[in-house]
Amino acid sequence: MRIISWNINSVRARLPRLLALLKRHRPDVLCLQETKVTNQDFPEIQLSTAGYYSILYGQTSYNGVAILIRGQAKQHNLTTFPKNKLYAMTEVKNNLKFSEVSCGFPKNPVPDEARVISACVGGLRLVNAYVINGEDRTSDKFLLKGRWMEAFGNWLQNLPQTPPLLVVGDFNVAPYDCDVWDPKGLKDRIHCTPEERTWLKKLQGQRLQDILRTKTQERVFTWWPYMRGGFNRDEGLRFDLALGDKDILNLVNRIWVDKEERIPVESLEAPSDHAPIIIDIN
DNA sequence: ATGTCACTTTACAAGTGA
Repeated sequence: MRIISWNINSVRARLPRLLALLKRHRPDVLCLQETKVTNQDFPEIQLSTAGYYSILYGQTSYNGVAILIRGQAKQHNLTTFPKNKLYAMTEVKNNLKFSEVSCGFPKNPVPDEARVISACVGGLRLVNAYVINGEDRTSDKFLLKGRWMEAFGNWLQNLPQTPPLLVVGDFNVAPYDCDVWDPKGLKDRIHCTPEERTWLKKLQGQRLQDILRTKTQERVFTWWPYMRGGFNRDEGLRFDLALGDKDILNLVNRIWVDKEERIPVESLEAPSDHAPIIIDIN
């Protein structure tokens, strides 16, 4: 089973790139962050035509997360899942079944922001998250990021042990110095501070492992700023992560970053500032 | 700090968030 996580930075601005990505990798499941669109305006029809069913938790302008599942729903109408409602097993033609869809999590300090969607699929409980950015250390948003991660982590820790848990998404925290192009220069900057790394460790608790770092100690980035020619200079960070229960680690064949997606191409619209992470699981 | 991008608004530029 192939799972991809990608901060698309607007699904409407990048639909041709999304469709090309689906064709290139044929994932079973694709988790999107920063779709920046309401459920109503999500390009559900085009994705259904491409062979994917959309589970949506959107909002206008900011945030917005989605899980796309290979296969097609029996009924082809605009499907929106209200917050915090659990769904029974849903039939998806041809392929994967999913269940227990939920949007948000309990005790979220900003419950109106669409940042977390989850579903059980392919023998896993898959959680797709877009963590608060936090702006910088002096910002109120920085403290909110800490509180949000604490509440999110408490929810994750208390989820059932089965099926095994896989949490993917944009965590907006680079866990280690080898995830930062200039660890000395950026040590007090957003994404890289010791506070954020502590919050992430706490969120992971005893159960969630940083899957890529169990496989390699190489420098790997998933995000490069649009500014200053960040991508061409390879001045990036790794803060798009896949965190998994220990039972999952042995089942992961490969985890890598599709850096190609970050390259500007004449025939396509501008890339997202994030590259997708791809996880192949037995 | 800022060599960019996408979104919104009573919209044709400027503010916001990343």
